[in-house]
Amino acid sequence: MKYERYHFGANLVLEIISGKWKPSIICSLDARPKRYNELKAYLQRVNGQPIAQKVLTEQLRQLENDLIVKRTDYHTVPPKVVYSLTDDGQRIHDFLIEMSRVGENLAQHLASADQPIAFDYSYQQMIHHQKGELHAKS
Amino acid sequence: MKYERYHFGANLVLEIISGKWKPSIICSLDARPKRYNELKAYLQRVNGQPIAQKVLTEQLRQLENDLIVKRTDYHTVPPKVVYSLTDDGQRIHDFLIEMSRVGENLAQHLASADQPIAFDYSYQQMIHHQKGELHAKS
DNA sequence: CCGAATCCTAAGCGATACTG
DNA sequence: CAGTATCGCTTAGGATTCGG
Repeated sequence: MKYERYHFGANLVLEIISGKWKPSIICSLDARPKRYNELKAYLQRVNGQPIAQKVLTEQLRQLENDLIVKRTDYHTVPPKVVYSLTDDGQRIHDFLIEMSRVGENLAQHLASADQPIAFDYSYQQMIHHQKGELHAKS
Repeated sequence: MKYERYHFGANLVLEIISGKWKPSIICSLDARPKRYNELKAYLQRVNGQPIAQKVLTEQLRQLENDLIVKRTDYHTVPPKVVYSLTDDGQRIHDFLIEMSRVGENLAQHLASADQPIAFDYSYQQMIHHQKGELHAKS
């Protein structure tokens, strides 16, 4: 990516986190680092929709270039690659939690004028789970 | 727009503000409400790039549906239409300021590993100008 | 196990022309 | 002045196939 000039800092943040799966990726790596296929399966579970391998790789590469995600390749056979959050990635994650709080407030108004809006994970849950992995619904 | 289910509240916020000009529109209407062509000219000035009429109308309609922007039509000839922020729009604007602070911090790291990144308006300026319109660079 | 390469579709954005 | 209507380009995302 080529960074040059922005009207606001907000535009830089948006450029970095805009991508269908990026917010979910960042939040998935918060609890603990994950291997590639582990992350892929996790994303599918929490979002109820499969992510194409090409897309996951693309978005991980971009997040890596933007210093949000760190890629660790163990160079073994068979391969083992682990993805984790950088310090900036952790800050973006914290910001996404705050963003979720704003979103849930907006949803109340939008829902009253339209239809109920459901969130799988509230920002309260996100805060609560910051130090512990979510349990899979077995 | 059809709201249904989201993984996080963050995804709702992103859906609402994602659009090339939406963040700029929201920030432009903060200082004071603006008429259509006034807003159009303002956006072109601060972003150094013209916005297509079709696109501006589209994004304004969407922001109106999402309860971010209020459209006031005076039904006169010639027409006079004024756009302003709703309460939720104001909250989103405040959030964009916070987002700019985060972005400017990220930029320091990205710039050191890449190239310098310039912001036309810092979040400090945004705060300072919340109660007063920006001066045009004459 | 973790990808790369290719092809395809839908949507965002923009240019242009026209209108009450 | 504040829009609509139409068309074309570009890009993000996804399905599929192949490789170290």
